[in-house]
Amino acid sequence: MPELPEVETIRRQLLPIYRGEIIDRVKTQKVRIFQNIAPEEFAKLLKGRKILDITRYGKFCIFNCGSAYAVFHLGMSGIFLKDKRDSFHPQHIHIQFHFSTGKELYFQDVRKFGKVWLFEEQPEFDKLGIDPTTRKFTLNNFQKLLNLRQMNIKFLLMNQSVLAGIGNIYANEILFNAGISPFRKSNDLKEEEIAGLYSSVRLILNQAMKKFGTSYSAYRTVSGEKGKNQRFLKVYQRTNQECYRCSNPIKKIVMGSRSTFYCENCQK
DNA sequence: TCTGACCTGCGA
DNA sequence: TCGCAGGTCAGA
Repeated sequence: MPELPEVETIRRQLLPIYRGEIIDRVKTQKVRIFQNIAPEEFAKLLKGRKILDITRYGKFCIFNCGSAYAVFHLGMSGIFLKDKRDSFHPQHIHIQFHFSTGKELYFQDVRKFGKVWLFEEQPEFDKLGIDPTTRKFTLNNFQKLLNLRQMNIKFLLMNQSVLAGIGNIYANEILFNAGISPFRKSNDLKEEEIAGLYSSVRLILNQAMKKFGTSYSAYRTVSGEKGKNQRFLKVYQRTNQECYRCSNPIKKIVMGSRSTFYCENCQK
């Protein structure tokens, strides 16, 4: 559920609170979210380190602690909470950070689809595609990505090795905004359609970041509050409701075991 | 390229 | 009680 706008919202909130903080103690649970390190080792290696920066690539959030980089993927239900107030569920807290100033930070993940790594060097993310918020995301590069593949356009938008950061909610919204059917093939799009799709990717993601992300289920900001973008969705979870453009009912089908929402009339 | 498994809470 | 939500990955 947390896609690029949600992870970026979390990063923007974490940074001013925790940059410069020294990790006094880390408490971990033995859960399968730890990928390349045992939970107790993760805690041991981060103890005493200072958080120098918090960055993001695609859906990954990276805590730069000098020669230790803690990388988080929030999966479906992973969130960071700065205190035990709103949305805090103690049984689903897998990592607790205690800082020397008394601040705390909790990583909570109800469904345990989240993933955590610890690296000595800054990770390269070379298996990931272009993050649409970076300078590499140009119309020219986007055009090349589409032309190289004969792939269903919705799957392409969600394919992290092509574009890093888009998930099911925003893929649906982007295609509606661009007026492109989710059934089209990527290398079948006309030049003007690609240009429209490119603008839609930028527009939809930027709008969602301004609204602090979409809270459909578990996603919460660092303060435990819901995002506000769910009020502005045009097709996602609007089955049989009127299309905002043409009043036809929004359709829902399952593609690749994922729900796809679209307007048959507006998306060609 | 597609499907199922992972995982838990929620709603029908 | 069961289906659904969906990000990722392994396996067919």
